[in-house]
Amino acid sequence: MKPGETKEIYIYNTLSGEKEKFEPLNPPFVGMYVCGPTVYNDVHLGNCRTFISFDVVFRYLQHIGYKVRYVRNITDAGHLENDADEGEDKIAKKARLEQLEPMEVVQRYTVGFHRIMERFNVLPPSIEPTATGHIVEQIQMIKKILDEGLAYEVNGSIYFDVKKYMEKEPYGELSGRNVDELIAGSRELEGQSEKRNPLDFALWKKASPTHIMRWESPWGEGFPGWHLECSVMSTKYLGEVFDIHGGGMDLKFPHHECEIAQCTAAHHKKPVRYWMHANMLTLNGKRMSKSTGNTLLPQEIFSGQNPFLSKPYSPAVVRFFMLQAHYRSTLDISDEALAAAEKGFRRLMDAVALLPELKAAEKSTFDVRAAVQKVYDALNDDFNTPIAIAELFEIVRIINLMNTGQESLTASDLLYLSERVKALVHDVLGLEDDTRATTDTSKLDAVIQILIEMRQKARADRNFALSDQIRDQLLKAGIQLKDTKEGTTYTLL
RNA sequence: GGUUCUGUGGCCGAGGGGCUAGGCAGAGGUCUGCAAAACCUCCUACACCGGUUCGAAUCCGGUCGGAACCUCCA
Repeated sequence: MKPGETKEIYIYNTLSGEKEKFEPLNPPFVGMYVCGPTVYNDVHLGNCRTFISFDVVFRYLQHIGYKVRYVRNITDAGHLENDADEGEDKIAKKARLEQLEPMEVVQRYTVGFHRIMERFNVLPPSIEPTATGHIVEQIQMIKKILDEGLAYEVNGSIYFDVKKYMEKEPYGELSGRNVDELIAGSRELEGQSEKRNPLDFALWKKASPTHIMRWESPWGEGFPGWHLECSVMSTKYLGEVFDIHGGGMDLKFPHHECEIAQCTAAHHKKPVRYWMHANMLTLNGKRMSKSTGNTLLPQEIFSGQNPFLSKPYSPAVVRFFMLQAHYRSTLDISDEALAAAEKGFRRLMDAVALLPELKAAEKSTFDVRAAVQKVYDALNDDFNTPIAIAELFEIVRIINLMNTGQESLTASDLLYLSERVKALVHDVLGLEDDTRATTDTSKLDAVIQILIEMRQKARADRNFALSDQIRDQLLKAGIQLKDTKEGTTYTLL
């Protein structure tokens, strides 16, 4: 990569509430951790948006020359049913309901998750660790926090002592919470809780006799708490301090706040330099919720099998649609919005496909470098994909004008434009045209050429009934003819 | 109820004190035998009510929607 186009990157850091210049701890290396899915259910479309957003971050950082280690975990244990930490392990519950082994549930939904990610063209992370694979490390971290005197044991469970922690460190910085207000706002748990303080959270939970997922620990059989795995796995693979931590907005509090507390308690260092949070996805202006039926699964979009959709939309179209909004804004998905995105996506893809067809000229009639630079400027500004795409559409217009001979480029400018546009569209935005037939079309091509020639002859003979019949019937078969000055071309719809 | 964010043209969305993206849809035009595609032109908006300012969609306050989290509940 020759990042001549790139200057500095600015990232909105949730911690400061401002865009900050990105300076990795150990350039050219970048450590990035993103909270992955809990695999007790199908991936939620909102999760997909988060992972697509961070996929672009991952891709762009690599594109401009960083060596990124991207860690995204799989939560396959430990998430409890409610924040009172009194609930049943979600995975264990699902297993009981479906009469499956917990790991069977985990396996099923992990595979499903990977399949969906692949369809969205989300790159696999560098490391995808699981919570159950790091029980030993989690126990070690709990010991450390106990040694620091910042956790306490009650009946075989360990809780983090937020009040004690706050004597030395702030808690609530990331989410902007005022702890006194939180305490005032939280209801006493009527003596049900083992916690000394409602804000305390579990590091380790004693397993009830019926609890299936359980591990040996110094405090008896149990399972790790809600927030611990991310602290443990980010530390193990990225170090005690690393560059970027991402996740959905909904994880800001308490999950990420707890992560900071755990790491700081154990290592005396703030773990993360840049916190990034992706915003939520709404459906038809309302939050998605199973209970109200306002939901949409990825596979339902791909198949069109959902009452909110008039037709199926390809994964690339959905990805493109999501990238047309900034990751920090809420995004509303609807059939109408997807249909509009699909048209725009095709326009972009058609222009990219046109690039190899363009002919170089004596001189350039516009500034390619400036046009490309604008795309980079947008991405450098907190990964602003909607502006990047808007600038790409300016380039699309120019490509189309070149195609009709109204603009021209020298061979070197054309090569530059071609390389950059392809890199930005395919490598950075991760957009591949999956809306057209991609199988081998060489034979089909020959057949269509015959039909095009026959139609040309009919047109020359002014037999328009025949020429239109050929065109219209091809269109019905999903083949669209386009008459240009240079001759007739076609696209497979 | 509390904390935080948010409300942009027919739709989706950037931007964020004066220069006012982009996509889709719509209208007109060029091209075409007619279409399609492409290109050109047009439609020029910032929830509401006050305030600050020479000037506000952009800042401040209030009202009303929406969202996230806390709480509650499953």
